[in-house]
Amino acid sequence: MTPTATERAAIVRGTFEGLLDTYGPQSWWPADSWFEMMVGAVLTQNTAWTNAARALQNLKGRKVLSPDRILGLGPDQLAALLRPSGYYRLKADRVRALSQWLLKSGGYAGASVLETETLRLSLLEIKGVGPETADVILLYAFDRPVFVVDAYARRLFSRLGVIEGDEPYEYLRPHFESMLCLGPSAYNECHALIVRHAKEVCRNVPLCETCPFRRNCAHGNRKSETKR
DNA sequence: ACCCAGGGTCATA
DNA sequence: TATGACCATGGG
Repeated sequence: MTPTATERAAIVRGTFEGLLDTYGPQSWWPADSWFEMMVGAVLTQNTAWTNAARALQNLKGRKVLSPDRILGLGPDQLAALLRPSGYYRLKADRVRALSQWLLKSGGYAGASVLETETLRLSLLEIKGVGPETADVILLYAFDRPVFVVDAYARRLFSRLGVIEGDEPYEYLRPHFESMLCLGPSAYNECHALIVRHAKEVCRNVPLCETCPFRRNCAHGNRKSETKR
């Protein structure tokens, strides 16, 4: 019942192959610039993307989607623009901190020079940037080979018996990376596909054990047995 | 009237 | 190390 290490790795790889087969390449992140990508990563924290996208549109409409323009805004002004994304006062601080980080790092080009682990530690110093947000930025803004451990990955792979699900983030990331051993573009698809899948699958329904990455299989119609 | 979303910080034990 | 409170809007 409990898969061996080799079997777990095969399950993980097979799952992403299936997701790619089902949905096709996602080619993330949806953004027009590196800065928009990074701001979006903060705004979507524990928040539906549609809400984060509204806040991004507000910033674009005001043409303040750059570090210096963000810092030129008053605290209340910025918070007002971010309101649709929720936690707006909190996120105003975080977007400001991100902007200041970019300035002190010499912009995108300056940060790009750093080694991945060094860059990661630097990102984690930003107030409001935790492990997942740092990894998302590393992957989608700086094109570094990183596996992003999000809530969906925890749910899906704990459901498949690959992990428990409550392990620390810093344990799971290298754990998945050692099973996958992929490059930036492949990890790009991994996270994008798993999020895409979560949107497609009916919420409040547990992911199916045998067919976790397809909709319209038997699990989609089951009402009970939602426990565990 | 709930539940949840592409998390993170801080206080407490 | 590990919980719990808190942050807040919008859609189902």
